[in-house]
Amino acid sequence: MEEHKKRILLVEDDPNFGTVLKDYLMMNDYDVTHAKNGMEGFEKFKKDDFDLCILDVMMPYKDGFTLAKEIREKNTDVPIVFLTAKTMKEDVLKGYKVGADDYLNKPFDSEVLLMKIKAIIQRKATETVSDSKQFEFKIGGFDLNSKLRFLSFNGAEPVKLSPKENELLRLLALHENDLMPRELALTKIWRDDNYFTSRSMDVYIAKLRKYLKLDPKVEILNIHGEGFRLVVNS
Amino acid sequence: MEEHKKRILLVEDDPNFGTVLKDYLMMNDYDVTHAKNGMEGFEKFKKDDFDLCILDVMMPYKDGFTLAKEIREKNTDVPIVFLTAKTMKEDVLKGYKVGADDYLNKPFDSEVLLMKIKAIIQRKATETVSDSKQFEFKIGGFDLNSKLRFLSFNGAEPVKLSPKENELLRLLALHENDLMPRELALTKIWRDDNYFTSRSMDVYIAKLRKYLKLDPKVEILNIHGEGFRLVVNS
DNA sequence: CATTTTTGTTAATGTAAGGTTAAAAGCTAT
DNA sequence: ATAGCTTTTAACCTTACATTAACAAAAATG
Repeated sequence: MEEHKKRILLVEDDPNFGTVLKDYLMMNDYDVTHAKNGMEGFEKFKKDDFDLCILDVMMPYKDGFTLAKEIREKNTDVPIVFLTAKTMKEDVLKGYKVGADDYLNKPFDSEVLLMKIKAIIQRKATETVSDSKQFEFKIGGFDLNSKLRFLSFNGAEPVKLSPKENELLRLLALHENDLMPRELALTKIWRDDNYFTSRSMDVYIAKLRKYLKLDPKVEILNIHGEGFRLVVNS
Repeated sequence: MEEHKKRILLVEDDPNFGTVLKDYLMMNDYDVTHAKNGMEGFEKFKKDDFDLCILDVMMPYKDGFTLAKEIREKNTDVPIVFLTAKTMKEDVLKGYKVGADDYLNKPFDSEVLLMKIKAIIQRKATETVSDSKQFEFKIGGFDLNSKLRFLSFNGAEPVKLSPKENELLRLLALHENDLMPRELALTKIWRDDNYFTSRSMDVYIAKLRKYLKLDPKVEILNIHGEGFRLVVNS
């Protein structure tokens, strides 16, 4: 699991403070883009993918909250941290309404800032794993939503999957292009491994193949005596 | 605004891990009650008011999910966070069914834990204080005011909903386009989960569908064996 | 090549879950 | 107590699902 440098968008109008903060963050191994006002910040945001946005609240022309709202319209996930003057408690509530992840009071301890940044990025990483992404798979032209149990092809009207269809396809997708052993599906889905459950599984493989026929690039291959392989041809 | 220390119920059977976690939380200014198993956890829960419950999923005798259900029958609001082993992905769905607020994978970054706790308690606080959002919903052409139990279509004369109709529709709206698990409605609204309450719920689904028929874009879909989904088609 | 084993596929069956309506039972305020 | 509601229970029907059976085809075995 190699990681790219985390990208931070810093929007701060005070040139002294902004530059110092940028340098400090870069010294700590972040890839920082510094925008000098809300307008510029939004432009830069649209051009790139960031792991975190740090927005000063008080800025001329476009304040941090307004900017945050615009950012949220484009991206509901990216963590946003506000920089705010001490004791501006009204700001805190307002910030949470536009989906702030945290607050930093100016002036702040630079160590604290680093800790928080690390924590926020980390949190987002674990959240996204445990949240929806878990249940959504792309299989060639198909989208499988295994929480809602539906399968759609190229955005068309989705087909509903039965629980077993769903779990089996999900398991195949988790092993895409790789062997998904019969035994695995039987123990995980059927919780029993005998002649009948095995035949039942074959029936479900047939059902899945029927659904997947819409995309000629996608197929379920059998590996005799071993299991199945969901392949997506390019 | 004087605040009391936030109270956390921690239910964790591993004495080492539990003690460490408890101490860590206490160092961070939470008032922590540590229960060593599900039974004890439920006893302590009944005795006190907590701001947050942290439940280990894997425990002997009574697992975290069972405990969560019991807790939900007493209290529909208290935030619940599950502790789960990293690779137990199946658990995630199960947890959401009983109304989990979040997940933490063991082992986890203690900073992350603190952030999440803070965020969850904060979220709950702002929700309960000010937000009209959780009582007013737009559902296609409908407006639901779940405080007044009014449902109106395109600004027309509103229909008065019964308490159960109202709560059920509200719960569906909170999960708009997403799965609203049967179990969640039963534990949150009926506070019991058996054959009859389940049938009762189906009756209410039928009633709601009748109301919602006015707008062909709005429908309640069933996900067999899982729950319902309020969808608004565009 | 003949035979056995595994897999592909379709259809039939039985069961469980959900849809719907109506009657019975509970409430609540008068 | 009773009128007017809400909620539960019951009944009956439809749909969804999983399993099993049956037979065909493919792959392995010897």
